[in-house]
Amino acid sequence: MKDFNKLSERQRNILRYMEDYVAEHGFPPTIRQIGEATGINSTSVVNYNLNKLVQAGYLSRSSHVARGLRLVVEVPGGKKAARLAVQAAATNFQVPLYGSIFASEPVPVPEDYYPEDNVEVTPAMLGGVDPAEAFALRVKGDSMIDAMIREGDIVILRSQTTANNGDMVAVWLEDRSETTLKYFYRDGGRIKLQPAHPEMQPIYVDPAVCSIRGKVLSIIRQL
Amino acid sequence: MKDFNKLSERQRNILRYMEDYVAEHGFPPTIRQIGEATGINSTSVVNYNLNKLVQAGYLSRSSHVARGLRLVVEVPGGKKAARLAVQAAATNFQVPLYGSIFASEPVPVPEDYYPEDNVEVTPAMLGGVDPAEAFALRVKGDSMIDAMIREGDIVILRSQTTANNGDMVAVWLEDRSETTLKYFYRDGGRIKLQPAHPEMQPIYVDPAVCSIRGKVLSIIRQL
DNA sequence: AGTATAGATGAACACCCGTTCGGTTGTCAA
DNA sequence: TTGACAACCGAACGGGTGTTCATCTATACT
Repeated sequence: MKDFNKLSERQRNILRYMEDYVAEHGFPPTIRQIGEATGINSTSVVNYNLNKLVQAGYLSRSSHVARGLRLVVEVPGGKKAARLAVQAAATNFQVPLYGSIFASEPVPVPEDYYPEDNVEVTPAMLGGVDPAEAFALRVKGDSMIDAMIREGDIVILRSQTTANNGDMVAVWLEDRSETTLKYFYRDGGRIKLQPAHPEMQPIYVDPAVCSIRGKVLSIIRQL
Repeated sequence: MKDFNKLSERQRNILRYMEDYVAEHGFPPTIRQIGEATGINSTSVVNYNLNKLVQAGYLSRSSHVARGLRLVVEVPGGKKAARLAVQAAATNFQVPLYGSIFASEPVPVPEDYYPEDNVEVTPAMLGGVDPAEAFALRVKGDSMIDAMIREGDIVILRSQTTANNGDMVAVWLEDRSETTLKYFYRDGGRIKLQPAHPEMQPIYVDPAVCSIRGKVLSIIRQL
């Protein structure tokens, strides 16, 4: 259960403005419009608070997209309900399943394959990421054990070729001809890939042979 | 009444794409996205046709505004109706979260505690179990590593005191004062508890000191 | 034939807009 | 005091995005 009162005054104002703006215009406002309407002078602060709201489950965002905002819950005190956006986001999403992920083969990515099935996920499992950017893979073999992932698990990813420190990423290591899921860190000129298992050692690779295929959003294991 | 057939093929495609895109993303597409989706190579042609559609009363535009488009009528053959029907059928369940599961403490079970939160799950994650019998626990500490479960994972369980061979169960071992998640097998007069990690050894316990608290239905890990 | 008009093309332009980064302030705990 | 952290600011960067323009083709009309 979301608690609207846990948010800061600014964040509540942002949500109300979002709802009003969408109701009036049919599309979301820009960061600068939000800042102007809520008395925030810097676009980075608006951005900062928007990310907080995503984290709290009130919004979802599409990165690098103009007006790439969606409300995912109804906002108390808003003038009208933005019906379409709320309905599209308040229920489950169907995420395309592009096949299986092996240690010994590259990751199937949406650009190269057709989906073979759909996986149903809740909005929380996408962490605010645009559903259109997400895809799913089934894990084959026990080679991902160091990532605490088992045969049969479903991995939900966001398709991307770069990553931030601390992200869990699916990478293809060209020199080893190996796909792996590990935590990503930049370490000087190299890349450190840290297994999720706390007792296992990280590996260090050259960025040139480490191609990122996606960021892991969540993992589902059904027994 | 507008006559949909008076429009050109391209213009009808634009309207259908508009509706699908808005339904999926919650905000309108850009001119270039429309062009790519409808096989128009030049942004100016999209612009041209959009103005035609405005003139015909199908759209309204906000000039010099990114994604400044709105549909003003419903489009025959759009996906909107189908999408809503699918979403309505695929409802989520709210499963109560009864707290955290430690290795060193008994499992919180619905009879003894009040839920502190709800977890949203898809029907598939309950595996056909009555939602009223399901509950959720948050994993604390890395003591469940032998079950391939990490700190922060959410475990969905069905409350029950017996189990079948092959079920993953949450058990309280009285003699060890320990809670654990393992695969359950009857082995003669004893109970065999097999860790999920394939390289770890099973333990054998006396049924008298092994109290089953629930059967694991699924596990969610959000990163 | 000559001409007007609708539709289309590709390129260029200029502003819009999300993102990032270095730095500041205030609060709270050690 | 010191350090860590959340919140905030201002500025700059670079790609996104609507707009405009010169040009071309095809059709219909005079």
